[in-house]
Amino acid sequence: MKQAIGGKKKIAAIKGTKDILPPETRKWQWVENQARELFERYGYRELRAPVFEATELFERGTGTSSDIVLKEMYTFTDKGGRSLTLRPEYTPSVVRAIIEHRLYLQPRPLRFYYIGPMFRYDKPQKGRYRQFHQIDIEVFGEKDAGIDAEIIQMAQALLTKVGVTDYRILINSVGCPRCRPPYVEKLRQAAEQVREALCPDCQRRIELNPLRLFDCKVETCRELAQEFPRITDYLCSECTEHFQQVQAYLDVFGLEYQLEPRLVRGLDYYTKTTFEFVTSALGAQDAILGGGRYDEMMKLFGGPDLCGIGFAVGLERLLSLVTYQPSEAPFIFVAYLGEPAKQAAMKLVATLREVGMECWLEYKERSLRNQLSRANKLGATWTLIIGEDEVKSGRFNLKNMASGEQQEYTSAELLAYFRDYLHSKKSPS
RNA sequence: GUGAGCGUAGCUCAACUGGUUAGAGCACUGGACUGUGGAUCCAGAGGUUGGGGGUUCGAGACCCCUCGCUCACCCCA
Repeated sequence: MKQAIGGKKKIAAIKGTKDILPPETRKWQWVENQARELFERYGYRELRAPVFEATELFERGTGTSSDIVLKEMYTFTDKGGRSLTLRPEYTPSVVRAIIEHRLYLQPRPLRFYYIGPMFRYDKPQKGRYRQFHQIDIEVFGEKDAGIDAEIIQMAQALLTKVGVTDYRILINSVGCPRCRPPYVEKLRQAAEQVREALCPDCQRRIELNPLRLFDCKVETCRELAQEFPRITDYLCSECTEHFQQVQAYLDVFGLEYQLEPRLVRGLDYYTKTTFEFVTSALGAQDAILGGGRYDEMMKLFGGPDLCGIGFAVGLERLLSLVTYQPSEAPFIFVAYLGEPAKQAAMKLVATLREVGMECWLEYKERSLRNQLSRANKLGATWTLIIGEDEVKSGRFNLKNMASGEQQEYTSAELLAYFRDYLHSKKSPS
């Protein structure tokens, strides 16, 4: 009724989603390629899972007490009456795929990576979107602390590769099903003692998630939290030993890191090692990369007793720290005059493209001056000029737009020239 | 979900304290200029001032609602 009167309704991208436009897409492609190249070197292979899954997968995997499942999932019913959810994170999908395809029968450890969109119904702000992108890596079947250190080292190598230096590495251990529950109870009791002095948020945390008590920003809470028991003092011997080994191996790599007992992370399934890379350049959403170990998840889904560890990089957050802007490939603008020249141009352009050159040909009739002006504006590296004379003689003028120099070539010579050019670009020296 | 700030052309911004037909720069298109680009000049196109309602003789401006954006809380990548 309302919109019928006004006519056109504006259709815009959904809240919290974004179009990624050229030339910004170049930067995305570049970072994604850097990641793929790096991960492959560590033996990781891409595993692509669907963007939506049965809702139950995340309820069981991510955990029903996590905020993600509690209030951030894009859940809908399809026409067959199934409850489906756009994935809010990737790990449960990988676990599902491993079990479904019996991938655990392959030689271990299994190493996978994936780059793609995730969905969370959150209120958007800087560095936080409803559709966002993650680079995700997972390792299954390696319980040695060496792998914990290795993936942190790999994460650091990725940041270095894309030129990001402003970050700190935080690590912690959240224990296992044996030692964490008793600790949480201790923590709860300690907090209960000073309940009245804590802020309302923290008072709620005592019941909801005591581990988050350490995360409060209120000064008095922070001071009180100093006196609370720390998980690292309550880890069982296995977890303690693992945590110490992780640190020792990180030292082997020469990595600098901070122990951060407050680092609990929001997913229910973490065990032992958790870590985060944080930056000071992003405002409130300062985590660019986060991960940890989840040794119980595979069992939870009825799979084998196979431990897991992994991390996710927030691409939007990472990209906002990447300053490198890849340059566009050099290309040829083809200018022609008259119908016979147009046809010769179309034919020549097809062959040049086959050789591997980027060529632009426009079909609107313009003067040569006008075409050169456009070539200049569009940033052409060369302009190839084809007029009546050139069609007759079979020799074309190739103009270098930077120097203004111009030289004649036959079409065979042109192809040879650009073949050489492409070859020399691929293997410089 | 809670709170704050902001919405004028594709972009960056004007428009006095509420007063005529909402302007400029950049960008875009065309022309001067039909065989040689970058400059200059001229012209054109582009807006329901996010949307709806109200106050007023009169609203881009004031009030209410709504939508969107931004930032923060919460949480996380």
